[in-house]
Amino acid sequence: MSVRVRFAPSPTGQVHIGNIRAAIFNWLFARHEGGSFLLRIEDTDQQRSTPEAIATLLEVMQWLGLDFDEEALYQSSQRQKHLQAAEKLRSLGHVYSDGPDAASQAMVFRIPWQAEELCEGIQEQGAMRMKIHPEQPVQISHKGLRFAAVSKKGAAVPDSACLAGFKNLQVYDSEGRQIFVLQEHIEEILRDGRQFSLENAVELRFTRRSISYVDQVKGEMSKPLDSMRDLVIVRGDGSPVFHPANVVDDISQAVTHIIRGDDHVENSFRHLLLFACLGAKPPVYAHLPMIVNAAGKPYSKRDGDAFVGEFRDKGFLPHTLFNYLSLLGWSPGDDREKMSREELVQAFSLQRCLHSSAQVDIVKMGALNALYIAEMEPGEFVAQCREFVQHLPWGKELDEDYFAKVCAFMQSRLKRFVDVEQWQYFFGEDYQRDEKFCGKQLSDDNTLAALKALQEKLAALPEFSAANIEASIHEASDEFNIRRGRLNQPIRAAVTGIGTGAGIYETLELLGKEKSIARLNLSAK
RNA sequence: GUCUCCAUCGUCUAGGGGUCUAGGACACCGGGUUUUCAUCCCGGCAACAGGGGUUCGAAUCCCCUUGGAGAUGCCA
Repeated sequence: MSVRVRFAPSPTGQVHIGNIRAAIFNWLFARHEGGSFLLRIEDTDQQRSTPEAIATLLEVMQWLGLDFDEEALYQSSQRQKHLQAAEKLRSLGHVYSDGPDAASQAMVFRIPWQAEELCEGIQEQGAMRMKIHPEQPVQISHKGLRFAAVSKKGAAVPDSACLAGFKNLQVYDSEGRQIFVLQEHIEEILRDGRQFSLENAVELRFTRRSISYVDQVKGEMSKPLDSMRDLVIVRGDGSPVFHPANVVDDISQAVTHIIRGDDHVENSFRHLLLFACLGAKPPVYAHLPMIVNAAGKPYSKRDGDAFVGEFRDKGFLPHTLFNYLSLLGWSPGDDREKMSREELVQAFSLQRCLHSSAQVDIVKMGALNALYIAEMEPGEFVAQCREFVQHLPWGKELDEDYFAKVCAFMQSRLKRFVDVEQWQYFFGEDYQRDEKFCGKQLSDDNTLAALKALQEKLAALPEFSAANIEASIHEASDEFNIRRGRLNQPIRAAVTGIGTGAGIYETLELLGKEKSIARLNLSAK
């Protein structure tokens, strides 16, 4: 059977960086395997899932080149299926009702008592003895166990777990007497809803069962059933929750591999049970490590740089983001970093994904971006710069030829398109100056005198060309006993106000005689 | 608290018992590219979290400790 993976975001208006990373890995895997990459829009939250939010999502995917196969599935359209699945589970005896009052009863999926008969990957782990606190009676019913665990300090901490976690349960009291044997009552508990409340219980003895599966990136994963709880699948108001919706849609879309963030591992254990109880073959799971921000913390909305749109607005190229993100938590195994889409597809494998979380380094991403910017077609580069300059006060009306020349000078020096704002000195007198840099460069009297002399030489130039400008600068340097080249940064400070830019001779030529001289004058005073 | 997972330079990573005095990249610091900015090139700084095992031999396997993350919702 061919591979089918899906990207299943909730459209919330912004596309989270962690989500899109998962999308990229799914896409890479699908393309590598020659399978299908499906899109499922989990739009059941009607508050946030606006048409605008969905449009943003689709636009971001297109921007990144994440083309999907088949038609996008809108989860809200599947509601009846989700409910039908819940009813099916009820008819098979896997569901009970629970809730504060008769009017709002939720449907709760009971982790099946006969787990090993229904679901692959259930194993007995041997005998367990669990100390519990006698302060609270142990309550046993078809809804599971309620008891008080004992904290390190000896205090009672209320806990609960699913019934299926306690195969062969025997409860002992403080005198060491066996006061309850689950095997003797399991029928009446499950069938008749009988409940037990046991006082003075201090120990639970049972056979631990665990559920396990082989994760394609993390390897063998396992969780004891006694650490799991039954889960609500339909709310008291009749709406299905995430779990059945997700599983049912994965069955509908015949998804073979689920590649998602680490934060879903616990859900996967539960979902495995749901797949099994619905009679479906479970998919293969792969959990990706999370990506974290520069502070090493998980990305949250308020950190900034949490959304794809922010990277685009800063002037990162789509392929930079694609390439960089694909290298977070994965590597091709050799020294390649700058990789084309084709190379990434070719090299990708889940087995080479890492197990630990990765921190985004915006500086390194900038370096990668610079590489991609440097190899852009000049025309395309100019157009892109034009777009970013458009929003700036000085960027509305520009001489196109002049702008193109500036672009040509600056292409190899640009890391992000937002940085075009630093080109302001080419277009007017109202530019930002790096005072610290300028102060340092323009403090020496001899240097200032040389700049003054340079003005006259430049003014006398018949042709204001880079070559002539260079010659004049050399003359001025020689006259004032300044090593050739040492005058360049002071000139740059006077004329551009910042320490980095294009070649200074070319910059002056482009700026023109009048402006160049005027700026030297201003600073030389 | 409990459960699950994770741990190599500041960061992203290579590394599947010997070829590791641990390689690459970004950042940083020097130097070079007929004396500037950038590119490019060369060089430098810098890591196996700690402790026990297993083994002739451990960054690699096991255990413990510590640290981190996630989960413990009628959120998704």
